[in-house]
Amino acid sequence: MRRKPPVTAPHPRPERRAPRGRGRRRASRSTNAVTLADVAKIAGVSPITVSRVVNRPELVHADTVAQVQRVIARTGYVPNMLAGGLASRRSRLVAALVPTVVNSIFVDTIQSLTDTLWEARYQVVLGMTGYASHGSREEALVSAILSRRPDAVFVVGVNHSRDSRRRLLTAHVPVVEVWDLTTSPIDMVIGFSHEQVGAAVGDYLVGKGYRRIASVWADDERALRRRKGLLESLARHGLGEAGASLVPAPSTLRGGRQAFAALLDRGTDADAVVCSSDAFAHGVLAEAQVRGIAIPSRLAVLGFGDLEFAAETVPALSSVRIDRHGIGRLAAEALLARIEGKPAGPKVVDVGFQIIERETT
Amino acid sequence: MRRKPPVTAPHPRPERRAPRGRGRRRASRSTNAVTLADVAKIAGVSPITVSRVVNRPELVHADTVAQVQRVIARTGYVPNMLAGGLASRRSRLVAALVPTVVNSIFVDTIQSLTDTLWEARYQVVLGMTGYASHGSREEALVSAILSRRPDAVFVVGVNHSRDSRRRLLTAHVPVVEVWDLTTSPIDMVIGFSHEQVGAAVGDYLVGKGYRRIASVWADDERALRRRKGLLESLARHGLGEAGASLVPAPSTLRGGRQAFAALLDRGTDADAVVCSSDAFAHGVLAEAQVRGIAIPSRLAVLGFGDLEFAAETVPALSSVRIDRHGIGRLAAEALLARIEGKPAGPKVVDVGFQIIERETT
DNA sequence: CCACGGAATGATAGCGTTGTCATTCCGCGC
DNA sequence: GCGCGGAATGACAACGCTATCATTCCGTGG
Repeated sequence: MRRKPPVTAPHPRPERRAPRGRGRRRASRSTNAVTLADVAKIAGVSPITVSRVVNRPELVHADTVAQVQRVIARTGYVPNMLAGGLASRRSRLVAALVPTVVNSIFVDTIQSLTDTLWEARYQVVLGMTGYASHGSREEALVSAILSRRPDAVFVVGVNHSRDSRRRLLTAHVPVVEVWDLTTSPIDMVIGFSHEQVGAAVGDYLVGKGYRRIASVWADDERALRRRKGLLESLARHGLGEAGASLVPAPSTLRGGRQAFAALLDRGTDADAVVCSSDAFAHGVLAEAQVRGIAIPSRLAVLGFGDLEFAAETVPALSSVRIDRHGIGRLAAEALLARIEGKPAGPKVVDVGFQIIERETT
Repeated sequence: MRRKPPVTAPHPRPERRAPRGRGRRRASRSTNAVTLADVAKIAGVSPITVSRVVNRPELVHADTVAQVQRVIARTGYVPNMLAGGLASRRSRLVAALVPTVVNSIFVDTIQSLTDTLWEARYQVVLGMTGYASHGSREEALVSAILSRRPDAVFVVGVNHSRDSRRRLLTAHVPVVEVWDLTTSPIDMVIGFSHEQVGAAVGDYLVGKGYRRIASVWADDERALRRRKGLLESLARHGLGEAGASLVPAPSTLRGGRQAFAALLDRGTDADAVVCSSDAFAHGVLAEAQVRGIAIPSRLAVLGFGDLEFAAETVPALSSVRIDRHGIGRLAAEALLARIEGKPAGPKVVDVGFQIIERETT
């Protein structure tokens, strides 16, 4: 049972604190780190002036700037952004939530995001949510990351738990969802339609004369939507899927190779294999090579992502190109604009995609 | 004459104005976010009790905990770690500095680091320094990251600029350098000897009967030290390098393929190619396949890193295995121990390496 | 000469949390 | 009955910085 809180006579708060002279009973919590106040004292200016020299030097007289910077260099002062962020309500931190960075199609996007934000003096905290199929820790991560008070949030995908979505909404922070599209973004979305990719791939392969189309997919939600688009396209052409093999995300060469082997061992008669990633497709090429399956004459292979290596496999892999760097840059720019309170751009940006035909189709 | 009438509202104003009564001349800086004090008021306890419920619930009566947590859930309170970190001098942040995450051998290490730290309620801020050859921004990053007051720093490599090293030293923060060895770490080092790897690779290939050994290397400092070890080994066996091709980091399949093509076009007579990464080796395999060079009968290929795909290439790639996950986990554990002030473990940990023989050698 | 305005700088009061005692309550042993 | 110790809770003052005025100092035009 709950104890009664002791009622102590609250003494009225003094209007003004007595001169700070010495703490009566508290040990100082101070550390040995150089603070802005130290710099100010040495330079013979007020703390606020040092703050201005660091953050907005154009407001301070050039001589003062030089003088203060000399002291900063000499003392090795490093600003404390925890304190600065607390006071200014600007953490200069952007949170990025991605499923994974291992073997990942997202790293280029993150790289561009980071680079663009770095120019604007922002840093990125990366959160890896894991794939939903493995028990996503997205909710816990969203909480953890919001407690850092990021000035903006970047998140892969548009399907978040009710709770995550609510938290992001109530945080009153610019949010950009990427690598997908939706008509009802939390805030902004920059991506492309996975269904359209699937459909375009289906139309493309059927157009090239392939009729028995199998697939190798990761059990990732976006990948499965591409497959859905593919199946619908095939259906429109009066075709069905000539076998499929599902692999746990993330995508690896090994996974693709094993999945394709399984497909073959089940006796598939496919004349084309569509993969949910270039890594899978690369695995298919490897297994085909081992088994002496001629590509593309006996079997066409199509990847997704158009990663750097796609052009250099043997034979060169056809794939679906996504502007991965563009997504990162656009996301950074959109977030920065929102942070600065600039007029809002479009809520939804479709960056599209492009089928790159090489030697495997 | 810079008289400018405000055409647009210059600043977004506070959402709500607290009826704080005695505001003599200052506008309130309050926001609409729920604070610990709000929770305390609603729950009828003191702020410090709420703090304890969040951070050390074992100190608080179970009923009080339940009561406060109910209020937290209802109000959607999210702790402000900027404030918490400022007050407690614990940011619960670990900085990780890596050259890159693109096509990178480091991602598994980072993944393990992040996972292990996550368990202990720490988060990782990632800084990408770029490779030295591209004009490393390590110094700027070190400053930027230290201003976040991380509780620990993880950094790839042991050769830092004088300035970076000094800053890290004076920050009085646990530091672990990884992926390399040195006898004079900033604080701790967990890695392996690149020279030894090179030497072991040389001995291994010579032992297998190869005599004309060429190489494909990234112009990364650690890679070049492996090469140095290789050359020394060859010299001990009375051999020289049968050609080399240097490629800009980071390692990609394309880079390896082109480098090997260049080597061939220069008319190399190598019977083995040592690569500074599996990605390069994969590229060599691709080019060899195109040119009909039988592997390993006419040419042996050896990678480095033993990435996931190495076992699945055709033919399966021989490589040098590094315990990438182990380095990340060990680093996290060492840093956590140091943060908690536990007795210091060894300053230098050599995780070693292992040559994995597959089909290409 | 003087009000006026802009440039430069400063004083004050927080920002939201936690470290450091301090206090209250209660059970227990003598 | 009383002192003691531990459990539970609280008051207060930082932590290091910046937002928000306020002030000082000049040069200028009327």
